[in-house]
Amino acid sequence: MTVLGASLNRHSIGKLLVRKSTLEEVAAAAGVSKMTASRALRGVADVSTETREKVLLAAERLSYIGNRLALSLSSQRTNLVAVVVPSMSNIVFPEVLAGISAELEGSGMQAVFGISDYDMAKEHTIIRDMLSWQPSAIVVTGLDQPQETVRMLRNAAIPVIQIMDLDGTPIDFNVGLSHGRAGEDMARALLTAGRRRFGYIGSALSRDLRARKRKAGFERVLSEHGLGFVEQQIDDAFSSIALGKHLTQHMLASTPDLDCIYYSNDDMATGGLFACMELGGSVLGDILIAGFNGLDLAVALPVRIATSRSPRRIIGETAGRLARQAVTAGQPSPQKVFSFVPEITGVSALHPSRL
Amino acid sequence: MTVLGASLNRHSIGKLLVRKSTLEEVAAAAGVSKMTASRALRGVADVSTETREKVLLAAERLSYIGNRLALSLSSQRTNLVAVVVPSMSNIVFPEVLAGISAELEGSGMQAVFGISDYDMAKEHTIIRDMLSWQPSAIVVTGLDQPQETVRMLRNAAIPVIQIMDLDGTPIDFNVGLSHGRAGEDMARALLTAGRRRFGYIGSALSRDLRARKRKAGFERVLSEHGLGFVEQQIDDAFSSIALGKHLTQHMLASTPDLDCIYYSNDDMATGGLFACMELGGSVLGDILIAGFNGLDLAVALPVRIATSRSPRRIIGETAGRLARQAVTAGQPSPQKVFSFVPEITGVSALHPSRL
DNA sequence: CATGTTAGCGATACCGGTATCGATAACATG
DNA sequence: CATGTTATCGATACCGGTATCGCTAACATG
Repeated sequence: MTVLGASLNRHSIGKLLVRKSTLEEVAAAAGVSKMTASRALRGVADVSTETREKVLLAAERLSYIGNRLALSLSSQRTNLVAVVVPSMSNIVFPEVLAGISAELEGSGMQAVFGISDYDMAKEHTIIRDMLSWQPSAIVVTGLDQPQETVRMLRNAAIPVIQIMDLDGTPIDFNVGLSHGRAGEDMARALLTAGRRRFGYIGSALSRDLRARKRKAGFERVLSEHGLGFVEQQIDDAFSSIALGKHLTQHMLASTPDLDCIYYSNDDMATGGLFACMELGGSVLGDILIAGFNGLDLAVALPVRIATSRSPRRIIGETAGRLARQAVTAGQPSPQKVFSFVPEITGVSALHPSRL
Repeated sequence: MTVLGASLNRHSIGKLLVRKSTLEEVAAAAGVSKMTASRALRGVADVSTETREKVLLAAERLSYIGNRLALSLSSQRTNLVAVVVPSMSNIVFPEVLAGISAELEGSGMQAVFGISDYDMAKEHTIIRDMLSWQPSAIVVTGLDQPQETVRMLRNAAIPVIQIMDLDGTPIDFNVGLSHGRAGEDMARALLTAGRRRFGYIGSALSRDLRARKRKAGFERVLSEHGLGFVEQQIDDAFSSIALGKHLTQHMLASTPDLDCIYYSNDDMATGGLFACMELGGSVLGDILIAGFNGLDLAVALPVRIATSRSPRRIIGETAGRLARQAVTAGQPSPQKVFSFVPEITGVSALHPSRL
C-alpha cells in the first residue's frame, strides 16, 4: 500500500490516499529491472531463484496486482469472452451464463455479460461496446441478427458462437436446438396423446423470435392434421408466472372446452397451471398444460405439465468450451454446429384420472 | 475490412484474413494525423467540420471500433463495474445483476460479473482477477469477506459496494437488508398468527451465511418465547425446489404434527408446498410454509406461502447508481448505508379454512 | 590462454489510444 | 506593415505491461 499525495490514480479512503502499485515499483523495491520483475512474476525462464524470490516478496509487500489492460494491450490478447443474452428475468439465461463461466474457470479466461432485453438495436450497441474491449471470442443469442450486426461480428475477427437457436445460417459456431422442431415435436406428442382442442398463450412474441418459431412449428403440425388453435391469448409484456396465470383465467372464461393449452414457455405455463388449480373442479384433469424449457420448477410441480427440456446448462458449457478451445488450444474445434434435441416429458393421455 | 497477409492480429474466416482497423489507419485514410482523428471521433473541439466528416466517413468505411484497452490504459479509467455474486442458480442474483446493468446503461459504464459459488477462497481469486482489470468500482455480496479479501478491496482504491447483507461493518458503501432481523420478524409474525410447533428446512448453510443469519434470528425470537425448532432437516447441497420437496417429505413422515415450517428460502419453501399438495388431506391447511425472498413464483402459487420480499432489483439498481455516481458524477454519494426492510406477506392464522 | 556457451538480466520498441503543448496559417487590429 | 488572436492540426510523451535482442560475467573446452 503506497501512500502518495500528488498522484491522480487515487481514491480517498478515510483520510488516506491510496494508489495501486505498478510493476515498475515492484521492480524498484526488489532492486531489479521491470523486465526481470515481469519474468519473475510470470514464472518464465531466465530468472535466478534468488532474484525471483526477491521479486515475489516485493510484490507481496506492495500488494501488487497486475494490470490486465496493459497486459492485454501489449500481448494483443484479452482472454475475455463477451456474452450477450436477451434477458435475465427467468432462470434460463442465468443458467447458460453459469455454464459458460464454469467452463472458463481456471483457463485464465473471463466472461463479460450484456443484456439486450430482446431488442435488436440494443443488442447491436451492446455487441459494439463489447467488441471495443477486444474479446477473444463472443457468444450471442440466436441466429437472426440484422445484417449490420452480422457484418460487425464478422469484422471482429474472433470466433463467434451463436447459441440457443439452430434455425438459420451460423456465422461461425452454433450451439443450440431447433425451436421450430421443438414446437413440431410437442404438437405431435400432444396429438398422439389424443389432444385436439388447443389454445395458445404467449407473451412478447414480437421480440422473442424463438418463442415465435416454436409456435409456428406447433401450428405447422396442427394444420397438417386439419387443426389450428381454437383460441389464442398473446400479450406483449415479458413472460412471467403472473401473466400466464392471468391470460389463462381469461381464456378459460371464454373457451372452457379446450383439452390442451400450449404456452410460450414454462413460466407462462406454470402460471396457467396455477390458474387451473385455483379453479379446481375437473379443469386439472381435462386440460393439459404444455410449456417449454423443462425448468426445475415445472418438473417438481405437484401436477405435471408437458414440457420440452432445453439443455441450457450444456449449451452454456459447450459455448464456453468452444471459446476456450478456440483461444487457448492451438486449433479451434472442427465441429461447427452442436445440435440438441430437447426431451419431451409430462405428456399425459386425454382424460387421465384426476390427480 | 482490411485484408492483410502478415499481421498477427487476425483470425481466419473462410479463406480470408481479417484484421481490426486502428485509429492510425482511419487517420491515414482520412489524410489526417492520429490525434485529429481521435478528436473528430470523440467529438471534441478543435476540428473543422470538413475534417470531422472526412474522419467519420473513413471510420465508417473501415468499420472502425475503438480499442477500449488502449483508451482505458491511456485515460486511467475503465468505467468497468466488477460484480461478484455467489450463485446464479435461482433468480435472485440475476435480478440484482439486471438491476445494476439497467442502471449503468447509457452511462458508458459496463458491468463485469463473476460467480463465487458461495466459496470464500474462490471469491478472493475472482475479486483479484476482477481488480486486475482496473474496474472503476466493485460490487461484492455480503459483508463477511475474510480479512485478506477486505485488505485487497481497500487497497484497490476504488469504491466498494457491499450488497444484500447489512449485519456487519461495511468497507465503503452498503446496500442491503438485515437477514438476522428478517428471520426475527418472520418468527414474530408467525408467532402472532398462532403458530407454535416449528420445523426448519435448509440447505447449504455451511456456505450461505445469510440463510444462517435468518435462521439464527428466527431462533432468537423462538427462544425468547421458550420455543425452538421441533425438527430440522438440513442438507449441504445447494437450494432447489426438488431438495425442498424431498426434505419436506422426510420431515412430514417423521413429525407430522407441525403447524409451520421455516425454509432457508422460497425455492426450498416452494418444494415444501408441492410436497404438501401431493400429500393432500388436511396438511395444506394445518402447516404454514414460510420462506424468504418473495419470488414471483411464491406470490403466484395457488396456495399462498409466507415469505419476506427481498428488494433485490432495488438493491441492484441502488448499487449501480452508487457506482455511476462515484465514477461519473464529481462526488460519490454521501449516504453510505442503504437499508431495506423486507415486507412479510402470506402469514395466515392458525387453522384457516381449507383452500 | 583464447574461444565458445550459457545463464541472467536490462534497454528498447512496441500495443493503441489520449493529454499536452507547440506550430502554422488566416485573419483582425492599430 | 508589424503584431496579436484564433482556429486547426500534429509531434511527442505517456499509460503499464511484454517481446525481442543484446550485453555481461561465469564457466567449460581445446
